[in-house]
Amino acid sequence: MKEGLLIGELSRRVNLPAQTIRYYERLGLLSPPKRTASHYRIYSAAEEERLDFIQKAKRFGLSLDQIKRLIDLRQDGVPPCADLKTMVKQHLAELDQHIQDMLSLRQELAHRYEHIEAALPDSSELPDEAICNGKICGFIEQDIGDNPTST
Amino acid sequence: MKEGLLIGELSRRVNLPAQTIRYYERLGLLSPPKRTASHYRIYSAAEEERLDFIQKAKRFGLSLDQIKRLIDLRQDGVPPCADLKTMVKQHLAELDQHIQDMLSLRQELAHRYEHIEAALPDSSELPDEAICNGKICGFIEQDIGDNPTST
DNA sequence: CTTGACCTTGAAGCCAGGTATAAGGTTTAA
DNA sequence: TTAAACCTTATACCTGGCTTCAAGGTCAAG
Repeated sequence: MKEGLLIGELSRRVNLPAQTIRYYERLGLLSPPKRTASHYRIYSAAEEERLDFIQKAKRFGLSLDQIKRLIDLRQDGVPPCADLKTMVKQHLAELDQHIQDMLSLRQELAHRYEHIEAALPDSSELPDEAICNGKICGFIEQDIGDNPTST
Repeated sequence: MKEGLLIGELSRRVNLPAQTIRYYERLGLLSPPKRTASHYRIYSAAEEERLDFIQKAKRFGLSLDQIKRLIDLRQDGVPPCADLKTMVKQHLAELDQHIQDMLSLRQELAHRYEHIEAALPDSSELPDEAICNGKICGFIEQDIGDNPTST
């Protein structure tokens, strides 16, 4: 009797829905597994490790596509560590950029919020027309001078 | 002769593709405009202002759905400033959470990057099997103790 | 022999905010 | 009169990473 896991059992072990495992297989992240006579997928420890690898790689912020590239390299006998390094470095740079963008958006939004807060301290109180100024909402229509997002 | 813009002209003025303007109309962000005898949309200054409003509201980080809510309120005669205040406050909180998440991800990723950098200073140099350790990539498989993402 | 828990496939749906394509009607200038 | 440059509609497609659905085959227990 072959020792091997059916997809449901593997699913429980790696804590991923069986559908997701099949999806990864379709994407080429897992090789097509052996099958029983009735076409059930049979998995071994190797596939479990592979799925652990994928989950850990996701924690690096890598996309499934990037992860596939690492796996494919390894499949070809090339240790993918150097590529991983490049990917992580690039991802780090993107992350930094992203964080900068969010910080400056936050800055602007906080500024705008203070502006609203100053004119309308009590949320339950409706603003008068002087504030709304006949527009949909004066707070949005009126520009607050400093606009760092010039792009 | 009616003074009014065709969609292409409006598109140029507000710097949005005509498709997007129609899309916004479908979403209910713009009321169905008047039409020429040949069913061309005719716009007036009001619609141009509305589109400006939408673009500015997007700069507050509001979703099209939220923007629609503001517009609908206003349509019903309710000044939406108080709701805007609530939305902005909520958005600010989400943004802060998001930034925190990114910062801790960045932290972890930078840590992992240093780890790779230490073992593999030169990207062009392939790691030996001691580092790869028979796995796809040792850097990913091996856990680095501090894992702040416990969720 | 039937019920229920497993497994199979392929296709469609979801999120948001659009973008693109197809197939056609209108207007205007040369 | 015909070609360019507009406009119309409906429908499908895009991103990423799944999730859900439909319709059916397999297997062990009772």
